Amino acid sequence: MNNRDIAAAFDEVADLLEFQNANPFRVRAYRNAARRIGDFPEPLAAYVDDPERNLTELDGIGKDLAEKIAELATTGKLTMLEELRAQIPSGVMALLRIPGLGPKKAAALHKELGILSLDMLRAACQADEVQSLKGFGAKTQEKILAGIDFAAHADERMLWAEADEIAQQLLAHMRKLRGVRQIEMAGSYRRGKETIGDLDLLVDAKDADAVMDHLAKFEAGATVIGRGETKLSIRLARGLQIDLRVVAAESFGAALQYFTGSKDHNVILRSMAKDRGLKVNEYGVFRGDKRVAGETEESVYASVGLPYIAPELREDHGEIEAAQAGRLPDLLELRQMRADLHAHSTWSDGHASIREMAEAARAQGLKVLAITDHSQSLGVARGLTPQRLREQRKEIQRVQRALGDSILILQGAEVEIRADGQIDYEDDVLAQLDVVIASAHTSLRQPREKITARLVGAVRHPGVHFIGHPSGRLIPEREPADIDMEALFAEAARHGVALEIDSHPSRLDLSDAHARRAAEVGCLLAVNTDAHSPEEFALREYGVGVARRAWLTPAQVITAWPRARLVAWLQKRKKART
DNA sequence: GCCGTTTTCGGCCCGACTGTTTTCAGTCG
Repeated sequence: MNNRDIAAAFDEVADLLEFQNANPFRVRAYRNAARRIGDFPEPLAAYVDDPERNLTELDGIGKDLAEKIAELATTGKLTMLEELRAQIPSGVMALLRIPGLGPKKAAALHKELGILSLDMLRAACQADEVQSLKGFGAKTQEKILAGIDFAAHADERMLWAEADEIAQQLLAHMRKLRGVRQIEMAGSYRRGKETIGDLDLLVDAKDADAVMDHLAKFEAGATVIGRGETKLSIRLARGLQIDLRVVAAESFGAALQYFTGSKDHNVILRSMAKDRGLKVNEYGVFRGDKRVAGETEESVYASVGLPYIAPELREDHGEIEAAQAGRLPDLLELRQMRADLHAHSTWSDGHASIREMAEAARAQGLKVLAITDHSQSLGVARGLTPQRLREQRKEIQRVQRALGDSILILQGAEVEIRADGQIDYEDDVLAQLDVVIASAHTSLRQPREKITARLVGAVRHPGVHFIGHPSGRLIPEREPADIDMEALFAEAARHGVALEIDSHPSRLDLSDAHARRAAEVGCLLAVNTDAHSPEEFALREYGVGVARRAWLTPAQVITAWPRARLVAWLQKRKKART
């Protein structure tokens, strides 16, 4: 049983306990543990087997949870979870997805009316049975009925890039209003998470009503979910919820810190403040009734003795400890990116010529571009034969002469790691290339051992520079291939082969957790776009976001290296090949 | 269920909003 399975089991325990109205702190202990386990870089099963180590060394894992982890890791089952499942029908848990229905109300519906599913609940609402329950009324029944269809897809999250599009429109809309002094997006969007559940918007303005009225006009099909004196929630027609808070200037930093989260990060921050006799809320930092900080986020962190912590790090993944120790990483920034080593042209499945791609890359401020079209066996992408590869080289040289020294254009290839593990070009063909990406696009459903062996074999192949989309998830709806990432990282670190962070936001390829782990064991990383058109170079922003969440510094990301250093690195690996 | 120079019990972040209440519980973030 892997970490993800163990985490899922604990999350389910938390859901079920919550439903049973258990001690909320006990529920939180399970949730905390689930999150920690899910993020934990090493397989916990190995921890269980190691007599030298004890699971209780991990933060938030005590005697009880350690035993349950051991049970899951060794037997694949958890007795407690099975008992809980037996007590609560699974359909009842679906009720919790209805907005406004929490464990208490869901339990009442189950207990008083025998509701076992969303369908039964719909019928009960239509028969006016719900509004007669104690604690329920006509309005609640109405809201439940409206929320049932929504519940079916309530846990769907939007990709960051899709949310970004809406966020930019939203900011533009709000900035048109006079009297808006400061405006920022907060929440998971600001933290740059892979997926976004809703958008949080923070505005500094005097007239809160005017701001709320203006947001309500953002989209014709939007519905108002709730409105108070300083807070408005709306839901767009396409399902996305937007939460607005209006605050005063002296509270803006505190509110921004608070609404950026994450929740777990804030819980720690607030408890640290409490230890110092301070209270932190969205209005500021207070000692007694006296406000001591809050205008800026920096002032909030400073009040508890911490340096500013970048939003991407605020996940309770050790950033507080690192900040205390003065060891926060010097995070990669978009403006530091100098190269893109993975781009396609019309020579294979790209949509633009080499010259168009090079000019677009240059316009984005890049100093190095590698044209890496597909290799011969990938017929669907019109992969290049060695002969066409030679012709392409001449074309690249022509474009290079035309563009001069402003950008260095390298010839590379995205070479297929075939189903049998063979690399798709002979060594003498590889030797002609400046950059070699090895990627697997086919037979991604192979058994774990086999597909891992393919990738590890590519890492060992002399002269491969990096592995393209290493987790094997090319299509967002698909699960990533079942790859032993630990083994892949270890081998990549040993051979000095880099791993690619694909900036294409629809791919969710190398997760931030994986990227961080890879860097921890000494792998180099490359933030690339895999651009098929000039516009896609702009997607680097997303890849840089992944790198930031992975705590990566410019030194660990080869595409942020100065041109001379990058070229030297590429040549060194090329030499290793011959 | 975890944690501890406030350590074996009693804490565990904090506030807005809603709907159903007659002063507050439940939900949400």
